[in-house]
Amino acid sequence: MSTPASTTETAPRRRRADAERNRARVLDAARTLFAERGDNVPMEEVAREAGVGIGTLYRHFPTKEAMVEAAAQQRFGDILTYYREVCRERPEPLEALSLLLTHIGETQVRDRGFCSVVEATVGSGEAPGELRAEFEAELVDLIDKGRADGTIREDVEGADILAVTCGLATVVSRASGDWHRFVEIVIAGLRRSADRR
Amino acid sequence: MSTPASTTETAPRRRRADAERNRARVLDAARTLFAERGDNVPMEEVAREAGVGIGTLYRHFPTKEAMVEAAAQQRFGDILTYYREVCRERPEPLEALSLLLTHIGETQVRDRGFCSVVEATVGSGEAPGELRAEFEAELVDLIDKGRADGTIREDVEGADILAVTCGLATVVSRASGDWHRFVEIVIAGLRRSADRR
DNA sequence: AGTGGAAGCGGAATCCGATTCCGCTGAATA
DNA sequence: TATTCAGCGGAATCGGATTCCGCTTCCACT
Repeated sequence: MSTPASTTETAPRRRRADAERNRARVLDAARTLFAERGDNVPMEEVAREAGVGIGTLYRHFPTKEAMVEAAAQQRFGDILTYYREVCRERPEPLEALSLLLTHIGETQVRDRGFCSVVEATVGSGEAPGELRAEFEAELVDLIDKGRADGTIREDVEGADILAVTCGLATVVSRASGDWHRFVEIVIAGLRRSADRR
Repeated sequence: MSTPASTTETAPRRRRADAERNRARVLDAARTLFAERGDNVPMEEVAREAGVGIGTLYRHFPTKEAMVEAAAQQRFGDILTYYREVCRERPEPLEALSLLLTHIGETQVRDRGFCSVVEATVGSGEAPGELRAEFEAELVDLIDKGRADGTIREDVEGADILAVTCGLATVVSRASGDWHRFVEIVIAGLRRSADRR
């Protein structure tokens, strides 16, 4: 038993320098291509764009899906940052949510790969990347806050907003009409109003 | 020069009886399989289930996509019928819409292929099948009626509801939480309320 | 009832993209 | 500098959609 860090940790073995560099190149190429054309870009093209062989892609990512997800991961980070800097402190939770959803929509417009990931991932019980998990936690907090102060319907849950995010991705990437309207409708629907049905 | 009807008309030539029968078998198999498992069923399996060769599938449908769409076409018909029999005469347009969306959601739960078609088709300017076109027309009417009698926000358009339908398909097929909630939120959001933001 | 020939048919062949495999290369280290 | 194994490239494999083509069967016309 000579593995000392076996408690919970994965061995922190250092990677070779060139491998690190290649991984970065691949991720770079993936971000660009997937953002533009969604996930229907052949692996071979990603490899060419990154200047590596196909085998190298699979050394760094187990499947194409994992690669698409990794490429989109940064977006969750960006959104989280935006949320913390711009939305979180707003006094009105619903307004914060509106800003957030709008920002997500804008991100989705710019990054089709991100759309794919959101559509494929949300709700299909997976281990979300760290950033996604953080994001989801913030969302839950926000909803709780809104329910607590009475501006958001009390039957809404964090998961519902994830569902909305997912639907938004579909709406955005199918470019059907104005996705801003979709956001407006949802926000209005979330507001607790006097007239219940 | 023995083709008399060459003027402008397409010859309305009758299909061979066996071809007709095979087409029906294929459509039948397609309906069953796609409804259960969405569009990720190999063509070969459809052929086997229908008891025909692969070539026959392609004699009747130009691509798999067309086949999936054809298989789902009936659903649009069913929904249209439901709408006309149950919803259209309701005095409250929003209530009619609520019933309709709920029915659509239920259809989507039962038929994953239908989900695929809705997600893939809505909004990506295609020539909708006749039934889809009719359905969309009814939807526009309903919205107009609701806007006219003041129960629906006046900035909403038929296309928005299609977008919602599309989002609903995503929500339903990803099974994230309760899709009924999604419908409720949207309906609430569509209601014209005193407090505008 | 027989026959010509086009409509249909089956399924092997082809194409395309993801994933796997494996022998070679060169970075890291003694 | 020698050793070695992490990484690499890209050919091979695999799965699934679509095409192709020679064979079969229906049916319109004798």
